[in-house]
Amino acid sequence: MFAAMNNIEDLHQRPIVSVDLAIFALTPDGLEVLLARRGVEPFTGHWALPGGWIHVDEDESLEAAARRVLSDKTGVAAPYFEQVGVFGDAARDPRGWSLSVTYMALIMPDAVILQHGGNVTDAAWHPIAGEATAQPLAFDHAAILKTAITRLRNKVEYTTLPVHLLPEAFTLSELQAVYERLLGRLLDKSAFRKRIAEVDFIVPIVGEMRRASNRPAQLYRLKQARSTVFFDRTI
Amino acid sequence: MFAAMNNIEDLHQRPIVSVDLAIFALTPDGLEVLLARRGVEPFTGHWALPGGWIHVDEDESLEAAARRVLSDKTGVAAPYFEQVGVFGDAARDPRGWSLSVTYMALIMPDAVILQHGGNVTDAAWHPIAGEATAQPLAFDHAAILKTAITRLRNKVEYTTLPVHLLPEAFTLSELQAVYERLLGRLLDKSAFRKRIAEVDFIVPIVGEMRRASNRPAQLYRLKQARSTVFFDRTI
DNA sequence: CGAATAGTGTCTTTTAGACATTATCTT
DNA sequence: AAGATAATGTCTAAAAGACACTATTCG
Repeated sequence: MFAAMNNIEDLHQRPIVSVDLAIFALTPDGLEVLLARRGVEPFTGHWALPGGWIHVDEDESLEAAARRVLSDKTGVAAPYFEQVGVFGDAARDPRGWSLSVTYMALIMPDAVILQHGGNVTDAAWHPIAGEATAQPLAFDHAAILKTAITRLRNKVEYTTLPVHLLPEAFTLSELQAVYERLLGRLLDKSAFRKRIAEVDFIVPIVGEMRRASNRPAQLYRLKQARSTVFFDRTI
Repeated sequence: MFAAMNNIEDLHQRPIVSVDLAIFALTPDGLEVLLARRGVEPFTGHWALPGGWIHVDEDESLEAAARRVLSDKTGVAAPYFEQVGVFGDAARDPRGWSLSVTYMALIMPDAVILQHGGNVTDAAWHPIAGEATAQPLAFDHAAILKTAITRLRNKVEYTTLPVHLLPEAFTLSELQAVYERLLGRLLDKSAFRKRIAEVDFIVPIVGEMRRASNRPAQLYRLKQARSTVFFDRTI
């Protein structure tokens, strides 16, 4: 039935396609990314973004493939998830013309149980200094990671995305602290709360307070799970 | 050398990968997208985003492949170019698990010489009503186009991207008109010019004016070709 | 009560929006 | 001069930012 079509396609070899993840978490040391140490060629021993092949017979969609990879590597199911882009050229992988479809995930580091095995000999959180990690990365993963970090940092400025680095229940002060750590600058409490109230994406959990040796703080949760809201901007 | 690796990959069939383009232009009738009518199965006779396969032996990179497709279909070389994303799942193409790497291009409609041949029997500009075209599109191209249109419309709000829909030399009134047509609302001249002056991405072409039967208008050009600047926004 | 952080209010400065005015060309 | 659009200025209303103040808990 598709004979006419197939011979057109047969003229051109298909590229290799992998799904790779930039998994971010905020630890006491700052923003960190989860990396896997490669146990096979090429780039054996190098750190790399965790990833895998698309399983044509198993994965429903690209995002499903990415979620499978995330679950395989971290044991975590449903954090914030966003496509960063596709990176592809003739030279990035010595095995041939290849594509990396890259997703970014934000998670709570506590929830993660790191999984080894497969092509990976080791997995660990790596601190991000500026827009990179201390170690050189396999393939073009340093450039991909840089793109993901830039996207993340930009979105902190104009969306509610940082909320996904917090547990389900959080206080406004905790949320402000996340913004401040990602932005690298202090924010005014009053102005911050006005801005958050405006976009109306969180609700107080009535009766639930964060208690310490001072005035207790109201706990909040997201209105819709996994939603990200954009702040106002104009032309 | 890569034996251990290759047998891992061999377990999984590679998906089909195409590069598709959402090519936009602003005509007297409004925002339009360039579509190609398919001459082969599947979806013969349907309109689709112009696209092609990656030529592993010829294309240096994804963007190079996209630029080749653009040049093949329009004869135009270097307009504004941006990756929209990857769309991939098991069901979007009856020939099998497939990926569409989609780019968005902005061009001047005058410069284009539409090319036929190949899998395409016809190519034409189609007006965009809301977030879609009047005709149903092949594959999941309606959803892809919707994503591209949304991206374009959003970027009009907070970037200087609309400048790429104008010729090299343009007046401030012409630039404002492009914004107004894309946004669907009128802007205040004074406020618009303040905003444009702030981001400082265009320069007057000294001595060059647009003449009509009224006061002549200063012509401007981009400071750096193809640059897009973001307006201020804050957390 | 003191220490500590939560939460709100006030004032000032800056910015945005509406609108008016002036400028410069053609016919 | 009339008509048209370019370009800039002015005034007001709204928003942002700095900072102070009040509130509530623990020890």
